[in-house]
Amino acid sequence: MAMTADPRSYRIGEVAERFGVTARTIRYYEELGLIASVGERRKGARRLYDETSIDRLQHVLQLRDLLGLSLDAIVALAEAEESHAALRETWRADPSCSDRLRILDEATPLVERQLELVRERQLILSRFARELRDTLRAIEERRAELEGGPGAPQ
Amino acid sequence: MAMTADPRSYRIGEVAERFGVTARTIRYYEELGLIASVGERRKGARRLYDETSIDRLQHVLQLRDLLGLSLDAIVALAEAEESHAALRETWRADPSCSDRLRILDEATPLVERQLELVRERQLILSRFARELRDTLRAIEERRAELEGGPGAPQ
DNA sequence: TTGCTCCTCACGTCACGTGAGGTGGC
DNA sequence: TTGCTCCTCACGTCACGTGAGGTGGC
Repeated sequence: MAMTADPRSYRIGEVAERFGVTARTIRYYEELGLIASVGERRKGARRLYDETSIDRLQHVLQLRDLLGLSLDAIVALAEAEESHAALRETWRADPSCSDRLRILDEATPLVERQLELVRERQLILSRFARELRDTLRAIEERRAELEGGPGAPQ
Repeated sequence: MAMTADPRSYRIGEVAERFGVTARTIRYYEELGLIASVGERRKGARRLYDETSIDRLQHVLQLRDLLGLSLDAIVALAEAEESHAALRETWRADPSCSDRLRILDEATPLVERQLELVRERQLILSRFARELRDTLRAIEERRAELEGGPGAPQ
């Protein structure tokens, strides 16, 4: 059973800096139940994060920034994944084949939906890029007109 | 002098619906000086928008949604464009050729900067898309393993 | 011991959402 | 005249920002 995960854990400040957010943001997401620090934590004790919890934060930030989802929508998505996680627990207890397939079947449409949203965004972005290039081209043409003849048409 | 612009004007509700925002949003942007309704308006009178002001709103929304700029940043960008607009006024009064070139020279880097931000976003989005496709592929592989042999490795 | 980062309230802010109460054009 | 959309306050909310005051590990 090869453990490939990095055993190092990180403090909230390190994680915040890594993703360009503040510690407040990370604590707020924990408050919403979106992410969790690793292990139990006594009141006042420091939060520690491993690669798994960091990956989770990164995904939340991607959904927020790249897809423009509200935290509410991300929570809803996470709850769908939570039933997935719950199933994964029963999987560990009793790894029967049909349950495993069910888990995979439930995970697939969630990821596919996200991919769909990404493609939509990509389309809109490329239209925006085209608009900006058109604007630049129009400016270029005007410049050429002006340099060609001072009395060029308005 | 051919007027190609659509002479029709639109009420705030029509504009809001067209872009999927609320009238409140449009009024808020006016409050910030980001957009303006056409002509003078007595207190309590209705706002009217033409294609030019609508284009401006659309651009603000693109900067907000597609590039994730804060309204503060958009205001700053607009102020840079404002000096551009001020120059355009002097252009109308005295369309000397050097001024025209100056106006075009100042507009270019602003648009180029926006295009740069769009390209950056496109890169990040395609990385995100690749991640999601990798996730889907991993799920597919697990499914194949499970369907191949029930006692497949964890 | 001294900084440093962290902690928990708790109030402030940005970008609007959401009524309350009223006016105006087809 | 009756709806309808619009108007102006003005307070609420979401997603954090920003101190205040304090604790804990290298």
